[in-house]
Amino acid sequence: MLNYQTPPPRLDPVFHALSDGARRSMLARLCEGPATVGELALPLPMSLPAVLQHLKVLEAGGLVSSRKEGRTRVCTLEPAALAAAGDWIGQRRAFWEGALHRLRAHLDEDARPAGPSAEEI
Amino acid sequence: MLNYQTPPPRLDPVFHALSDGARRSMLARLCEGPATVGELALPLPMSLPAVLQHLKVLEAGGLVSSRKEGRTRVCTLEPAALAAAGDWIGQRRAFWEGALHRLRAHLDEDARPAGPSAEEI
DNA sequence: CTGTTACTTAATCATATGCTTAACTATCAG
DNA sequence: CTGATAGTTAAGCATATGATTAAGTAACAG
Repeated sequence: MLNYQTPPPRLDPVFHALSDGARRSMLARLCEGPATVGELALPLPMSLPAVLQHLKVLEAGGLVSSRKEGRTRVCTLEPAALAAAGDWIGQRRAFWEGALHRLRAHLDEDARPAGPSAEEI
Repeated sequence: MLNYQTPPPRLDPVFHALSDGARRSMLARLCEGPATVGELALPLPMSLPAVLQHLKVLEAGGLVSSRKEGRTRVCTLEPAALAAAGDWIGQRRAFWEGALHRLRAHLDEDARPAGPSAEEI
């Protein structure tokens, strides 16, 4: 029986959450361990409500979970979503590395007009 | 006003480009080799101008480059940007896996108030 | 009970995104 | 030249994003 403890992560909201430097910096902080909202907000040059909105984006992407503890909210990294994003990129990377061979073979039988292509990899 | 020179490769536009399924599908297609705009648009349920806009987002992220050939535009994958995004995720992943050990050790003694040892970063 | 701390919600605003249709340009075939 | 092909630009529009300030709520401290 194949049951998912967590739903399969949609990549759109994961990559969207990663597309902002403030959110990536929050994630980097959470890699060191759980943190409260205030601790996440401390190094960021924006208001607390703005940080809350970023946190919601991170939670929507499944990258972070949080729970209330007294009057503070403790946020924790959820590695599965980050892993899913990394896996997608890793699969494409493997694929284009394979494609490099096909491209090289293709260039061998085709008079290339101008411009370098595969040498900088 | 401080004038920052170009920081390292900018991840915001890379992850932003990856945050849309249509764009990821274009990238997946380009992993198989170069393609024209029309070929990229063929499987996508949207108009050609919409595909052009997605292509611009991919180029802004440095994930794709393109050149005009006759009346067609040929698009090519630029693996460096994809690698930069994958590397960022990979580094966080390694860091988080290291943090797991620290968390486990932390839970074992449980009486530690605070204090991230800066030595292991 | 009162006040401070730590969020939380609401309202607002400017800009960005993602799509459309219509019109335009530049090859290439005949 | 004529017309088809492949792309490009422009304009418009609905929604999303990222930020703000102001006001509200829920612990805890005294």
